[in-house]
Amino acid sequence: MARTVLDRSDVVLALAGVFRERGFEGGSLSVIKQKTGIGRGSLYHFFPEGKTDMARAVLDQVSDWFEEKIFVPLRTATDPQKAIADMSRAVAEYFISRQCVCLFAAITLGEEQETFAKAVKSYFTEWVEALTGVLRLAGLSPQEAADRALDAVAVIQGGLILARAYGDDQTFLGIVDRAENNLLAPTR
Amino acid sequence: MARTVLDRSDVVLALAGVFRERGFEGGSLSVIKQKTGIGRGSLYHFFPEGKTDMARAVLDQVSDWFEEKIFVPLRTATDPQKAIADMSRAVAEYFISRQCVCLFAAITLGEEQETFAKAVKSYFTEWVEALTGVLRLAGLSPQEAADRALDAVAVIQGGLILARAYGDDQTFLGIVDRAENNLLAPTR
DNA sequence: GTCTATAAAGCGATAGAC
DNA sequence: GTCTATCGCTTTATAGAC
Repeated sequence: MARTVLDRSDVVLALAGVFRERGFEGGSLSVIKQKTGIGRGSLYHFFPEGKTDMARAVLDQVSDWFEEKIFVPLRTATDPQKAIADMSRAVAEYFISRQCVCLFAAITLGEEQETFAKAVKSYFTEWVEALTGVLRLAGLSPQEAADRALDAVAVIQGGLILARAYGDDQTFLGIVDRAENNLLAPTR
Repeated sequence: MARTVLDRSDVVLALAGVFRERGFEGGSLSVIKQKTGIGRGSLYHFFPEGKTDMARAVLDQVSDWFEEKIFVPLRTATDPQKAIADMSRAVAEYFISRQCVCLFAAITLGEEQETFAKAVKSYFTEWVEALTGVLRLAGLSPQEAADRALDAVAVIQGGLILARAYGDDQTFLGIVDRAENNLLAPTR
């Protein structure tokens, strides 16, 4: 019989897929087993503290991805226009290829919200602050930059909800496009 | 011993509170009992089909509220500026007083998403279309009206996520305020 | 590192007394 | 209309073989 030997990041990736599809609470060990073939033994080997540990690992992996692909590029940008275009493209591609689910948003609902409150807050704070920085570099006032950054992150998150509700990625892509344009639009 | 005799809408209201706090799946019968005092007997008297029935009743009640307080006023508006101001105020008050949770958005995550896909889609469609109508009344082009309406609903939904993430209603109120201003802002 | 068997607790749902 | 007791099932978690 074929046995697959996994490493931890494979397991985390598989868990993320299940949690996106079924939610953190709906992603039970039997569903995980069924959808990924990963059994209880492996799960508790990699995550000795159980399900909370699994959720933490998944959120950490998402957080690392955004740090590297979105936040750092924004913080080190020299061309605001390009930085914002890059962010929009990367974010759109990320969520479209991941069922239009943001796991950080997902965990603000349900039982474990308090457990991950700090991680959730930093995820959104980092994003908004990095984006604010780019807008200030582009010459916007601190207040205007902060407001536009917050609105952009909000409309992206709301766009994910509407994409799931409509069952239509195109809706989300349109929202991201317009958000991109609004970020550097001339002040009225 | 005191016995409370409930009517159905009281129970639905209590259920909505629990589901907002704990999610649909986290709101188990024992949690409901513990938080509301409503026992299994009453629950299955009002909702013979069980938990799915409870979720449906809660979503129906939310839907009715929005229909009456938000969608109908938008559809019958004659003064766009006032209609949009009224909507913003009503929506802000609604969500602030309900833990910044939109149950229609919440149910797009988790196991029961397919069961309620149709209801979710109409909730958002009705909202966006009613708002689009007001914007066209205000003289915007069909495309511009539809885009702005969609963006406004999205930014409100995303604002709820950020409000929960930040643990701060003020963030949400700012987002709603700016959304209101953007809706009727002059075309650039 | 992965497996299976199993424990202990919790789940939704039902039945029947009041 | 509400209660409690209970059923059958699933859940997370553990133990021990391989």
